[in-house]
Amino acid sequence: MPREFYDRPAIEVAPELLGCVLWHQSSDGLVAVELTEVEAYMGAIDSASHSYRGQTRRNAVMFGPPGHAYVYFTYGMHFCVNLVCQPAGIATAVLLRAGRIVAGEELARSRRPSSRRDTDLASGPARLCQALGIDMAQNGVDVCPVGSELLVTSTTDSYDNKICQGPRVGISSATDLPWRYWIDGDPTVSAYRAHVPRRRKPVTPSPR
DNA sequence: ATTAGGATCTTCT
DNA sequence: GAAGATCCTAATG
Repeated sequence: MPREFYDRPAIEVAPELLGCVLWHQSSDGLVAVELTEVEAYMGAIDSASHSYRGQTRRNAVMFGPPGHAYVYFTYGMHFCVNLVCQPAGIATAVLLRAGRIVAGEELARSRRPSSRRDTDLASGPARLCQALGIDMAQNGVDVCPVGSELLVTSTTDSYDNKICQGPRVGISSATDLPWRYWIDGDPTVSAYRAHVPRRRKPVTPSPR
């Protein structure tokens, strides 16, 4: 991750990450995406952040130094990846929500057989991890050094004119904060969905 | 095109 | 014990 992003709040870093490239070199091969959609999570001042209620085993990486990947497992089957922004103890991070494949498209497709179109390969935080082969093995990886299996590089493209912002997806609190950023009109940006609490399985009425 | 439900398990209350 | 920074499929308009 480019040095100019270090030690700055996630809401500043997030829009600047658009257009940057995330690379993952695994034993299967290399896949890379250009980031098209991200969300900032602001730690102690953000009730939607995993770090809002303090450090736990799951979010420990968020409380560590910037430039490291915070990966979490959710819904019993999916992984999502964040980039830690601020110094140890200030747990803000950027969730990587979508990207456009720029390398290893064939491998990405083989990892995502259910994907119908090329633009769906990494259009969503869990899809992005699937396409790149990211799982808990990458939790805590430093994404700065050249040669790291997980790497973020800056871009020469300027999207300054095309950056939009709005509410974040899938959260149930702090829904008014416009901390989701995306590239206007990009087909790989995931569809916005407001949070819908999962309905409990109906309890069968006891016989009487 | 849109919606509803299921999958599946870790995490925190 | 309940909800979750999600995705997929099947059913319906």
